[in-house]
Amino acid sequence: MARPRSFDEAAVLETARDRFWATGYAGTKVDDIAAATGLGKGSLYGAFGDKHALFLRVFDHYCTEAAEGTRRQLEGPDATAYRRLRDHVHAIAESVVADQARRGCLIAKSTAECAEHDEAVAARSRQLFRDLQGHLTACIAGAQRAGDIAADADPAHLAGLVLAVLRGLEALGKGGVEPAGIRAIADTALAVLPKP
Amino acid sequence: MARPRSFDEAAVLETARDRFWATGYAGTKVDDIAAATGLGKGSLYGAFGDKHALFLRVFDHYCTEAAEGTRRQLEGPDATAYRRLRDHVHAIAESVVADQARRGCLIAKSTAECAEHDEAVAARSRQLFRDLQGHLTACIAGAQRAGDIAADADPAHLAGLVLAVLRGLEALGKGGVEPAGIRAIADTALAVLPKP
DNA sequence: GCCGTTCTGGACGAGATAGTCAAGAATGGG
DNA sequence: CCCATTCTTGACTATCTCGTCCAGAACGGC
Repeated sequence: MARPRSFDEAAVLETARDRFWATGYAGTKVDDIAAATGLGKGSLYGAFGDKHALFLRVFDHYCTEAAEGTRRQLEGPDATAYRRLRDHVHAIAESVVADQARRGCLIAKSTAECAEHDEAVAARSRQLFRDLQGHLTACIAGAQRAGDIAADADPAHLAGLVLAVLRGLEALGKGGVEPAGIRAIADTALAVLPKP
Repeated sequence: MARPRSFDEAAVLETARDRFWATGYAGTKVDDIAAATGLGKGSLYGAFGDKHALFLRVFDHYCTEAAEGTRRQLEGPDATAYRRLRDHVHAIAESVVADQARRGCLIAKSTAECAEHDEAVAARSRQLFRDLQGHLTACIAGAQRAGDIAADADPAHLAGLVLAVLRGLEALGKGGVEPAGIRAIADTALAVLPKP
């Protein structure tokens, strides 16, 4: 009936994400994205609207995946909750260390650049942080029930602390702190969590 | 002998800093800075070189002031070291909370946007983080000697942890976490530091 | 005063940049 | 096989943006 799309929307969004990730919102030209995806600008505008709408689409999807990935890593039975928490912290630290190109985290980059002026970005990141802290809180509460973390500590407070450390690791990694420093911080954060 | 400058260089740098702070490197137009400072572009280029040189000048100065301010807050006799550390952490948390406009920290914004592609920015931020951790380490070591923090903990590791939390507070504040959440994280971080 | 020197203000040019548009291409139904 | 419909391509416009340049202004030494 009508001419079908010749591109895979998900692949295009991924490529666009990489461009925004590499050069930020203001620094990324629509022509860059067109060139990287191989699409003409007409197709891009037709399928996603303008630059801002495309960015929000990319950002929202990235946030959703980040929350989902964290949930999967942290969810599970109480008996292994502490182990999951520890593995998650180490996984973040290793991902920071492994990021040779220092591209950092798209969320950190986008909120730093846009949250102040772009309410849509601010709202999405707020929601994400709520979700992340929620997953951490649930996992920590599980570890408390299993007797791996002191039961008298407020799990939400500990979760906030862990979240701040994880975000801090990202920031320090971007700032050039060496692998040993990053790993030491992750280990120290786990070590100071109150034991029963 | 020659016509003197009609502007105050420090004031112009401050105004330029505010522009970069508000809209980032790529998002700030040289014409914006010219308009904000009241200078013609000829004067700007004559005095500071191009946009990138001006940005580095601003960024370097901001980093220097940040390190200097931290040093002043943390330096002092062992007897009050823990109190200084506590006050510093609270001061950062309060500054994040007080930042209604959510402009965040210029260092976080600049490293997020530029460190990946701009070696000068990366190098300056690396140095800054080294300095900050150094000041924190010295203060924590003092608190250990005074018996306010467990002596068997590695002060550099604890300093790394505190630095990560402080950077994380910035990131979370930018991301819209509410004042109560920010303050709770600061308090929790202080609470988990090992007591003798 | 006059002059050489540096600073100022803004016009200017080359190239970039977001978004539009029209001509043509691909598709399935009739 | 033709048509209506949607998609594609890339030329095009209007506006920005960086950086340069130059005519004139402000200064102190002479």
